[in-house]
Amino acid sequence: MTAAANQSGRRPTASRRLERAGIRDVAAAAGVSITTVSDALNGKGRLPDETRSRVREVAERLGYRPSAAARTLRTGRSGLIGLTVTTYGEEPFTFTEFAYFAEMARAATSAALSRGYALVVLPASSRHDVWSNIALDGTVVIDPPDQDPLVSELYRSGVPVVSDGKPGNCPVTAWVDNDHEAAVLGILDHLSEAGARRIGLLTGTSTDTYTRLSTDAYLGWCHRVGQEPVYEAYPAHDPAAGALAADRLLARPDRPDAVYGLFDPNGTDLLAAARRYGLRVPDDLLLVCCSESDVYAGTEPPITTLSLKPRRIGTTVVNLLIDAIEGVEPGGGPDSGRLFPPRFRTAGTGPPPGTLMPTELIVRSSSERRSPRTTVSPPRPPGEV
Amino acid sequence: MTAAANQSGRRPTASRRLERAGIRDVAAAAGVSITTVSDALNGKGRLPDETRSRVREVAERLGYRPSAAARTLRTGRSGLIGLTVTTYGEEPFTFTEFAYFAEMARAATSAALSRGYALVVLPASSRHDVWSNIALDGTVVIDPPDQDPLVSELYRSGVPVVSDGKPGNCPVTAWVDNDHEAAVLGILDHLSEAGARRIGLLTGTSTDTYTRLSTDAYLGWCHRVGQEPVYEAYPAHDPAAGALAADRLLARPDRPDAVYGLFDPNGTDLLAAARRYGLRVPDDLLLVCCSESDVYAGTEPPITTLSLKPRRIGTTVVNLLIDAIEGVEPGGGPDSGRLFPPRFRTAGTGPPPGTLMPTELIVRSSSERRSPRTTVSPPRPPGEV
DNA sequence: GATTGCTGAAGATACGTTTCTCTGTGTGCC
DNA sequence: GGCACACAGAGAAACGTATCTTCAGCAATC
Repeated sequence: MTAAANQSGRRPTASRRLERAGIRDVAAAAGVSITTVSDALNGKGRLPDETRSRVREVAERLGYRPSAAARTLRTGRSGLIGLTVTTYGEEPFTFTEFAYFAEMARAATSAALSRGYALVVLPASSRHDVWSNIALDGTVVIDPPDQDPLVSELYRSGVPVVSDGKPGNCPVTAWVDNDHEAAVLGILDHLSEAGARRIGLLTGTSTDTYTRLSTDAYLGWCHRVGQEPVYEAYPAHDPAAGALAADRLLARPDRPDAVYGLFDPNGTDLLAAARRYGLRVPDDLLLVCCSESDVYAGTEPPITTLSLKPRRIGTTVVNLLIDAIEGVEPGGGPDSGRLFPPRFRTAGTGPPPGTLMPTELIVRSSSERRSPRTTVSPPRPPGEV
Repeated sequence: MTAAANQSGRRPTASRRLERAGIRDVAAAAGVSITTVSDALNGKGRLPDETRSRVREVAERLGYRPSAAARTLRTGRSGLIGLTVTTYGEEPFTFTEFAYFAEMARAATSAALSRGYALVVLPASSRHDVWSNIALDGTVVIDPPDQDPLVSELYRSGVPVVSDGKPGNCPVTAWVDNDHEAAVLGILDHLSEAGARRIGLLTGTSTDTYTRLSTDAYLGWCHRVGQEPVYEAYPAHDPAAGALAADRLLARPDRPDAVYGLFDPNGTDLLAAARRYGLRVPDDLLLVCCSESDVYAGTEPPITTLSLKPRRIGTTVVNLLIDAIEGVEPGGGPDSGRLFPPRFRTAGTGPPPGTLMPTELIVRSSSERRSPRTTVSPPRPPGEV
């Protein structure tokens, strides 16, 4: 054994045949020190270009890949971001939120990757055995319930947390949400303009922010315009309950002539209920529901939907989170770009910064009354798309 | 400074105020060694229950969370599984595969979590900077192209790789795929039974296994039953091209009276094209397409779809991968449960084990002709209603 | 001629675990 | 009384990197 082979301090075992090349092997092959290899590959230190490129060439030749685990241990950065959503059942995300979540997750994944991070999908169950097994630089939480112990612990242990959905009592680094109040008011106005006289609401029994804000906006609007509220609430995670609630709503003696459903499957359920009661849509009943699914472009009739623009939300949430991780003050103020260590931010300096994002109403025939039915639009000529 | 405080060998700095509690702190607080703490918390070693529970209680009190990075570095296991799919654009997964991918990823995530692993979604781009920054125990690859350099490198470096879709020339640990040949033959038979005389195919130009197997099955069937093949191929990643190809197919002089479309949006496109040419579905044209979307339950008429059962695939793929990671021989043979080190498996002992999974044909009105046809409607020229 | 400053790079330490090896004890057995 | 043996636990060596500190050499300055 040569002195050079031993200078690394590595145990001189002969069983290293199949192992991956480490930084030590690169150093030995290039005739430099470990420090120099690390500096050369990471673009740090003061090295002449010649040394740098030589080391890089040797590393390439040996097929050297730095150990992510070792780097994470040393630097405290894993490049991993958690994405979690409250689960009602055994699935990592709920069926009713599926389209929203899928789109949002897709955008979040893209946004993270483009900044060099990767996304890990995790269950919101507070089982530590899976969470604590993963080194996360930060976490995105979708719709955290009030006083979520998981979020609290993450935040307390210094991991930045950004939530999709305004958090109730959770301390978070930042949050992003739709302007649900404006969205509901916009829909109610839209329905009124289409001729609705009594607008009903299909809402949920849970106390999450989305349900609460939307319902409150509806009640406030009713109060202002002097309409008696007409709504049915059901546990949103139960699809069967949704169909029943839709039926109940249309079976009421004070049956509404327009309905907004807060959850994705409401449109289909309301349509089916309307059919049962012989109500024509939109002639007898105007319909809008909140959904990201394109199913409603193909129903008979097509149903107006409110899109929460999950892609925009996902992108924004991830970028806010990475800003916090990297210690960049996002605001874009005068000292934008200034670095500050996130985990040393003093707690309790007021509420966390929140961002409200607009929604989009996709108007289809279910909410457009052919008002004065003067003409029936003629069948379209073929070839027109 | 007491001797006890220094016995851990830790530098006796006073700046440890805000740091997380480490295993050393637990050991000191419990009055035992680091070894004992590790053993107590991991259920290893030989410790009396009293010691074990005392250590656990102290750890709990200090809010101790083991460092995932350190554990990964030491054990070589991260508990992380990569999930990747070929990207055609900037998105981590393609639009045409969206529903399939979303369902598959959801099932894969569930399956992984239930076995204590978490899933990381990664792009198939061979950019090392993101892949090599993450310690992966294994990877699921969806539809690897022939001789994918990414897959090759992963496999070479000892990371188990299981592919969704039979791999072309990639060395993989195992693979799972649908029985595409059986699926296509089943559809062709189904259409024949519904009265189809000339069945067309809407297929893709790419050379991936799915497209190739399906097309070959179609061609073989045509050859057997003596029908002249009628098909149009287009680049599957381009939605606009799909609509054009659907149009081309129905504009042919030898227009088919039934069509199977290999890709998700084909159903909608074919329906639109049929409408343009004044073809009634299913009376003049029988329609089936491969899709996971429930849109086709609501179209007019509802369209028969072939489901690849992505959930089943996702679950199977992940379980196979974790079996390989943990060194469990899956087959359930006589020595099932026997351990073998996966990365020492000799290469070249024949093709990797593959699993074929059945598909499901969801029959809707678009492929059910209401009555035995007595008259044959003559082909109409385009534009005529 | 001594001090300073810069360059290029090596040495050593720490990150926080897991695990292999080893050491004292009491205890049963011949 | 001596031996082996199971028990409870301690010590210390990795795992592979990043980085802080040091150091030799050399040129320029005072």
